[in-house]
Amino acid sequence: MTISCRPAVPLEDLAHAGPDEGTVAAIMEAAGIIERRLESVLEGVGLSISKFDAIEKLIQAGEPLTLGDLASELRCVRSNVTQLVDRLEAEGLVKRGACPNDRRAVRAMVTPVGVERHAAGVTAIRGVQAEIARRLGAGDRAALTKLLGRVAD
Amino acid sequence: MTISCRPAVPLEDLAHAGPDEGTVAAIMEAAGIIERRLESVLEGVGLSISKFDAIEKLIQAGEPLTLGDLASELRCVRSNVTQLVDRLEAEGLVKRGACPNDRRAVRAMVTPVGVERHAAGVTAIRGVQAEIARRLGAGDRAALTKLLGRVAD
DNA sequence: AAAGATTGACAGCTCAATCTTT
DNA sequence: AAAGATTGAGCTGTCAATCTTT
Repeated sequence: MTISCRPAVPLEDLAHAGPDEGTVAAIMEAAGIIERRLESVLEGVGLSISKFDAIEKLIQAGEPLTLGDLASELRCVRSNVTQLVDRLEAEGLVKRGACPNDRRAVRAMVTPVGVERHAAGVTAIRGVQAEIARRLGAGDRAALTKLLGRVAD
Repeated sequence: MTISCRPAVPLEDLAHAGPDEGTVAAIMEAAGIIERRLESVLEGVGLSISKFDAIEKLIQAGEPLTLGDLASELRCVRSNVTQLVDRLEAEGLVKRGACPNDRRAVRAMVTPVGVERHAAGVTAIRGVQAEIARRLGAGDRAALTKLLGRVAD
């Protein structure tokens, strides 16, 4: 699991486009549609994508994570995690605790409520994934994934 | 032209994945890579994606646009455009003016500097598009676009 | 009242500066 | 000094008032 990717928007303007534009536009548009869908279903469960991702990483780790380690997992900056955990803690989904080894560090731990919320999020997300999978056939699904792999670094 | 789509992140966690996850993850990841690339080249020209998009819409319109109309074009909320135009105006890329028909409205107009900056942005973006196009063949480019179309609503 | 824009408050991200502990 | 986290300021977005003009 794990989602991530910010919103998205139009880019329907393929007017006077060379042969290239269409592909980039199509990728961004598809990603935007999926992300809005994910935001929508997660909202129904009381989570944002960012919050889900953070809890997901903590659960995957199986133990409390240092805020710095969590930032690494989320591929974002430490100060971002500080604020994200502020909001998660205010909502009772995560709890800050001291780090036994290093007194500079702070560890984030998922609460039982957080675990529950996460489970609901997983169900919601699987629904979206299944919906996308249904729209593509099983074969096209594989073909699409393969093609997209060539875009990556 | 016109870009748009927010950042993106990992989602490499396809562990214990059903057959579905991979596709959604691949789409989001590809979009993330492209967006970071676009942000990077636009930064080299003194623009953000949001700023480029706004100027792009104004230039496409061929005449000053009401902030409300610009919001519609950008598919965002009016208050967002108010602030975006604040920053664009502070940078001298856009200028606010009165609307002749309706004294409630404010029209945004691109300045000569804004036009220049936009042109540099277009060149930068075409470079990214060409790079992506090169990585895919001409045939795969078409195939990918077609497959992505099935994800859309 | 309803449509223009703006403002204020907040989520989510970044970077630069700071503060504590190593 | 360097690694932990936090804070402050700015960008980009949203929503809920507010204020002016229609």
